Amino acid sequence: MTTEGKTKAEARIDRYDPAAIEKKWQERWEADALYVARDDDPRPKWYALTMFPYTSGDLHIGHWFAMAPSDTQARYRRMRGHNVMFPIGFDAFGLPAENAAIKQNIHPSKWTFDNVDRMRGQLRSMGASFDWSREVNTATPDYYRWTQWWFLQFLKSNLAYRALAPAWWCPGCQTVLANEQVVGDGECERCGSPVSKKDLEQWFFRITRYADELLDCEGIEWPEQIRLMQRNWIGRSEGLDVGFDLDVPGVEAKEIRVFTTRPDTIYGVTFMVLAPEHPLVEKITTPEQRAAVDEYVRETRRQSEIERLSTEKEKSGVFTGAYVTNRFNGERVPVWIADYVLLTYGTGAVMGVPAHDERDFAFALKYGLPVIPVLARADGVSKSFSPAGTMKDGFTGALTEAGISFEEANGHVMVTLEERQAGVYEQIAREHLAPGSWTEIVGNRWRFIFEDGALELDSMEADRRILDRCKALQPSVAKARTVMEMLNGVPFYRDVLFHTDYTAMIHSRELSGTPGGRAIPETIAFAEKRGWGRPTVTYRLRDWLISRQRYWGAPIPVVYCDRDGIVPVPESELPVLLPDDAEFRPTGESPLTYHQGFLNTLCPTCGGPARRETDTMDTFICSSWYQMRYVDPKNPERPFSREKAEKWLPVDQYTGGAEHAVMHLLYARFFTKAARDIGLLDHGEPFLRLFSQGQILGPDGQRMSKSRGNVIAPDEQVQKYGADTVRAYLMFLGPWDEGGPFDLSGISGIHRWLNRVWDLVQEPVATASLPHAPATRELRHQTHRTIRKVTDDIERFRFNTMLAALMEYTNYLARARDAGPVDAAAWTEAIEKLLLMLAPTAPHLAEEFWARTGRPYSIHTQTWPSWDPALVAEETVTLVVQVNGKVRDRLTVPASISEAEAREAATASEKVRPYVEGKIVGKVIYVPGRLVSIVVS
RNA sequence: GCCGAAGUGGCGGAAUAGGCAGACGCGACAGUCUCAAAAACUGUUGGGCCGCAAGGCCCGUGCCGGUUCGAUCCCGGCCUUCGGCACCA
Repeated sequence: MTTEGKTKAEARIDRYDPAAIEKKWQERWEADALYVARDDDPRPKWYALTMFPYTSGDLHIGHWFAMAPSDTQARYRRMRGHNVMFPIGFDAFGLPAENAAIKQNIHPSKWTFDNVDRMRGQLRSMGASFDWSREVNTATPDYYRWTQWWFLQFLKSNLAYRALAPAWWCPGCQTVLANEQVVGDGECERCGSPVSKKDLEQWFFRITRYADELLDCEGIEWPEQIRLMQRNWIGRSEGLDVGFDLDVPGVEAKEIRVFTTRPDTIYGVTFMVLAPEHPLVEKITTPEQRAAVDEYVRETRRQSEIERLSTEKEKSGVFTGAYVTNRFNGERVPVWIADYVLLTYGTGAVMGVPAHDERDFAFALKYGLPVIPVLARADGVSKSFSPAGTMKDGFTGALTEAGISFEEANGHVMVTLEERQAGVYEQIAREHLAPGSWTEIVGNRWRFIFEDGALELDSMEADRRILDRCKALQPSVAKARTVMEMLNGVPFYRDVLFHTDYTAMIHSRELSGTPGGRAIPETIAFAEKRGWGRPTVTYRLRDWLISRQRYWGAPIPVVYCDRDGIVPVPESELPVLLPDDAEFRPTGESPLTYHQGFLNTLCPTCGGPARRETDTMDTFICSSWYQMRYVDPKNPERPFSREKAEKWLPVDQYTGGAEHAVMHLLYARFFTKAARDIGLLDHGEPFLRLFSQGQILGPDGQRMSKSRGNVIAPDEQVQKYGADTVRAYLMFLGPWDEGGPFDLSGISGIHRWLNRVWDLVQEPVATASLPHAPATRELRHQTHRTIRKVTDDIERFRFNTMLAALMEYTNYLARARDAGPVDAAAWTEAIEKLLLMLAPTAPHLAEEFWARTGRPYSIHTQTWPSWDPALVAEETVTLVVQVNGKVRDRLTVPASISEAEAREAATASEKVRPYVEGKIVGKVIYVPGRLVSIVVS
């Protein structure tokens, strides 16, 4: 053994030296333009795309984690006979460049392009099959000229418009802040001042025009959870848009419109809530309420939306002093403002129906607003609680006689009623009421039973009447502001006071009795017939605010002229260049607003003096169409030629981080649909297949970022182990869609494995001609089953199990070699298939061996291996025998075993017998080729 | 908080049309080689118990409950972690 080991070591041609072979092959591939996708290649096209990196500085391990598997897939597609285009570029505009500019006193352009130079080198070291001839960079005038061109097309198509929108404003720095720059409890990250939202005129893209189409993911193969996230993001709801009469002297508006998905509850409206920023708030607020309202609006402007919408936070609001009238029942209800209502959703106003909405219920209890139930309970249950002394003697006896069950504790009587018992109960209760007391039935019915009759809680007026009478009778409820507040003090009632079920309407005038299934459509029809409202679809999705008060972005190509207003810059004058000499004030205010040469221009229409728009575009716009530019990256006339777009688009396989599941992917889909409607494309979806990989985190389990100081760079590992090892290790870590904390400790395992492959391929092997030996059949079986497994896994992006299968295969080959002479032909096949299967993952190593074993350059232009099903088939299977679900034996049986034989073999098992003997055998379950399960008792 | 995911040995993970839990790798331990170390190679490695041994038994996939002959997988309820929440990209 010892001497043999030495012989092997000596026989080794040389050691695995990744640094040497990787550089050599990268240069060769580059020189041969091996990965340049040709437009005239007759093979079927395959457009593989990995999300282009943001130019943040150094490439970190997360970039490799995203790109290496994408490259493996692209290489696999190439070997499957496709003309693969796998382009790369840089997402180069954005906030960090400006932060660097201020902090390090370096121009954003220099910072960005220096980063690009470094990243390009790091990307090349990966040995990915990128087509560098198509590189794009969104911050170059060649590119952003077309980003501006898109803006002009959107403007022409009425997909771009201007409106007021809030932005974070730091009063200390006198500047707009990004969400990211607001830290702690709403403070400016730079100066610490408390910040608040300020309204600015800004540009929007009308993405909501495509809301319904974006909901439809027909024809694209995307993961279900991504589609679901997009669906929830768009948030389509059907409902009623309905007016409430407003009559405030001096206010022009005569109604306030609300959107509701629950029109069936409209008779239960007891208040209305406006978003604090609703334009009517200012107008309808009464002088007495002015101060409180103003203060509340100010406070709301300091909050983020996440804070505002938190359902955990206690609801708050302020009364405006104004009232509106519900057209359905004439009820006059107060108008409040509350931060949980957003101006951007629906009409920015909601009707408060506390009896059938949890949030409204809490709001009503807090502020003493009445609660009027207008829907029956699904279970028909009502409750009645009669405190000790409320009822005369004989009450419980009468209940028993009537067959009504009850509980009694300390003299209190608690009754839970089915619907059919309610009438009888009311009769009994009334007859037994002690002088000066009352009782009530609540839940499905809402009856307040007094000595002289019963009152129904069916209106705000009834709420007051009932409450007044109760207070007169019982001083302990004097503090209650509403009937519901009084009832809420009885723990026995807690579970029947409100519900959100879709049930029959009550207390709803002519609509009372409408069953749950028809309540919503009938209420809508009722409103529509009278001209009070109309059926409406509302989306959570909002139009895309694209204005950024920043320097490092594509300038929005419009000018403002005193005579002609908003004038688009003519296409022939694009690009509107960013001035190189902009001054970066430490305040961070957009330098464009100070740059006279940029700011002052002439109106394209009248030639008179005009001002340029100084806002730039959201960088998500740059990344919404880059996949189109790759097909024709150098076109000086158009963003891309029609011919090339039709040749290459849409992207066949897109891969990228799960953090982009909603926004980027939704914006890109919107762009493609708009491009189609403008007449630039024939298709409406940019990415046919999507795979969303997980995010690689720092060793501490947090997102890698420079500020956290947990960034792991791949360079050192690449130097130590080579790119092939780093690539394979990242793919071996776990399922690609999961991500997780990054830990380097296992990388040596991959390196050891590649070293074993190195030895396996190069060391001499004792061969013979043994075509019929069982070992030869086994060798070929292993080869072919591995091909099938690796092919399946690579198709499904299961790279971790693909690598495990390859490791098992190499372990097997080493054992087969050591076991004695192997069949020459089968061994040659094994090594050849092994190299082909390794090529997409370890491209340099595979290429090196392909050459060393005298095979023709390049392995990356070879055909992916196929498997022979006859060789894959197993000859024997393990049959599991269970007794009462516990494994008692495992039998090796021929794969062709019949059911009868399997049952026979199972019952005959020595190990099974003790568990079956003396017991009654019930059913015996047989799963073909897998198990026999015997049930005994 | 809301939306989407994930919780399995010391660690990364494998196994889901409901059917052998822990593939593959790391680490650890033991050994070979070496003056020694590194590297490399070989073996063992979920926990507990019985047995000299061959071997056998019980428990075990975040927590609680359910369905089933059988649950990591399906259902109900929790807990924790991660991603997104519209100006980070």
